Amino acid sequence: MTTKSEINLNSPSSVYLSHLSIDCVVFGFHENQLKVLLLKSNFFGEWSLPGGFVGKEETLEEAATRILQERTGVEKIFLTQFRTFSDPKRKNPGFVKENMEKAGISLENFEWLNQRFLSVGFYALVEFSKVEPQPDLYSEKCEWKSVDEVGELMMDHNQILDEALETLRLQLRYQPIGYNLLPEKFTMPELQKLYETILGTELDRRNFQRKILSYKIVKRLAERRTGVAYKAPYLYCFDLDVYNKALKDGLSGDW
Amino acid sequence: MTTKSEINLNSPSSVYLSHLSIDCVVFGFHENQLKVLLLKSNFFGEWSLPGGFVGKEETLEEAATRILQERTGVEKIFLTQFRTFSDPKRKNPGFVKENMEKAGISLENFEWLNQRFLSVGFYALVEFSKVEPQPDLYSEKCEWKSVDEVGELMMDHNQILDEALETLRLQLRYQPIGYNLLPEKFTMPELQKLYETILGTELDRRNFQRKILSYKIVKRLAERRTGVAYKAPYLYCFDLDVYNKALKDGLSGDW
DNA sequence: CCAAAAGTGTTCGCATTACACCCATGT
DNA sequence: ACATGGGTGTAATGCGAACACTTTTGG
Repeated sequence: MTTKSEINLNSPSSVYLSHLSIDCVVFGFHENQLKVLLLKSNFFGEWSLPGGFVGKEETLEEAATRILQERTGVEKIFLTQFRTFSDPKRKNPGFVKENMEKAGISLENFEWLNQRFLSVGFYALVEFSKVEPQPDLYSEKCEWKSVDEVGELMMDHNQILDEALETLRLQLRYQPIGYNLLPEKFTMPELQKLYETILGTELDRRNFQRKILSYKIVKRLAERRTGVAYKAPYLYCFDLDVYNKALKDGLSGDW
Repeated sequence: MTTKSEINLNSPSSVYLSHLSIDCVVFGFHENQLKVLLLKSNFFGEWSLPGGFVGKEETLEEAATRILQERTGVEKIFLTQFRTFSDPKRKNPGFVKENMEKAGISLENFEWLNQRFLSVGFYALVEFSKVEPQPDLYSEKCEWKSVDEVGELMMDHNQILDEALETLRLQLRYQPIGYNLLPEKFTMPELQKLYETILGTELDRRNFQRKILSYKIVKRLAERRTGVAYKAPYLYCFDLDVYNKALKDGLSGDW
C-alpha cells in the first residue's frame, strides 16, 4: 500500500505513468446467438478481445472507434465505456516472457510489454452482417464466437467479457437496444429472440410485442418477410427519433 | 486521428504511457441536503474534487480508498468507479503555467503536470457525521458543499460531478441506497428525504414507506426518536443481509 | 386544544401476466 | 390436412399513485 509520504509532487516518477490499453467486447447477433468478436494472437496462441493503444491526441472513445474500425470495417460503431481494469496482477508476470520465448522472439525491445497495464473496457454493438473480421498485425485470426462457447481467454479477458455482458443486461432494462444489432428491417420475433438471448430467458410473444410497441420505438412497415416458412411476419424498423430520445431518458421506472 | 501505421509495437513511445489520476465525488447527506466534499487548491485557487495518483502496486480501487481515507478519516468507504475521463483538452493548456506563475512557483520541476492526464472517476457515499475533512498538502481547505451550491470547479470537475450524480440517480432505481449515507439508526422520513434529495422530486410518504418495507432492507426497531417536535417516529436500521443481497441482484424489474 | 408530523388503511387504474383463438404458409 | 409460426384479443392479477383518517406530541 502506498502511503501519503511516498506521494510527492516533486518526484513524478513512473508511479504516475501507466501503460494504457483498450479492450473491446464487440457483440453481434446471428442465427439467434449472441456473438463476440475474438482474435487469436500470433505470439501468445490464445484468444483475446480486440484492443489496442490510445494515441496522444485521442480520447478513449476515439481510440476504441479507430481500433474497431480496423477490426470490423464498420465506420460508426456504437460503443460504451463500462469500466477500467487495473489489477496489477491482471497480467501474470511470466506471461509475456514465456510466450515470447515460445514464439522465438527476442525480449529485448519488448520489456515494456511486461510492465503493468491498465485497460479501459468498452462494449460495442454491431450489425453482424456488416462486419468483415480482420486480424491485426499480431493475430492470425479474427472470428465471431458464440458467447456461450467462448473458451479461456488471455489474461483477464474473460472477466472483462463477463462484466460487459452484465452491463449489457442492465442497459436492456432501461434503454432500448437493437438498432445497433439488427439490420434496418427486422421482424418482431427476431427482435424478441435478441432480447431473449441477451437476457437468457424466454419471453411471452404477445406481451413482448405489446411492450415494445408501447414504447413507440419501432414502426411497422407495410412489407412482410417473404421466403420463410409459415406465415409471413411483418417487418419493422426503428423510429430513430423516439429511439434516441429513449436512449437518453430511459424507458421506464419512475422514482 | 492516429492511423494504423503510427501504432508500432517496436516503438513503445510515450504514446502508450499516460499520466493517470483519480478523482472522487464524495457524497454526504446533512440537514436534508446532498453534500459533496471539495478541496480548495493552494496553487490554482479553484475548488476541485479530491483526487490523487495511483501507486505502482495498487488497483484503482485501492488508490481511491487510500486517498479518501486521507481526506475523510473514514476507513472503509463505499465507492464505485463510474467512468474514465480522457479528453486531451480536459486540461486547458495554459492552465498549470498560469496558476504556477500566479502562485510564484517555478515551473522547472512541474513540466509533467502540464501534460495530458487521464482521470478515473469514482463516486463515494459516506456518513456525513463520520467525516473529518482534511485538506491535502496542496490545498488550503477541505469542505462540504451543497451539490446545488457548487460553483465552478477546476478543469472538467463539474462534468465529473454531474456524471457522478447521474450515475447515483440511476443506481437508486435498481439498488438500495442509504446504508452508506445515513447513521446506523434513522427514521423513515429521514430515509425518504435522502431519496427525495438525490432524485430531486417529492415522494408520497405512505407509498414510500410501503415500498421500502416491501424490499425488506430495513428493520423497524422498538425505539423511537425522542426529543424532536411532534409525534416520535420509529427508528429503523438496515438489514445488511438483505441489503447486500439487493446490492448484487437488484431491486426490481424482471424482463 | 390545535397544528404539524407520523402511523395505518383503502381505493383506483394501469401495466404486467397468463391465457385462447384465428390466420397464413410450406410440407 | 396439419403442423408450425405469426397476428390479435381478453380476463386476472398485482403494484404503484392518490387519497383519508387516526394518533402523538410540543407549544
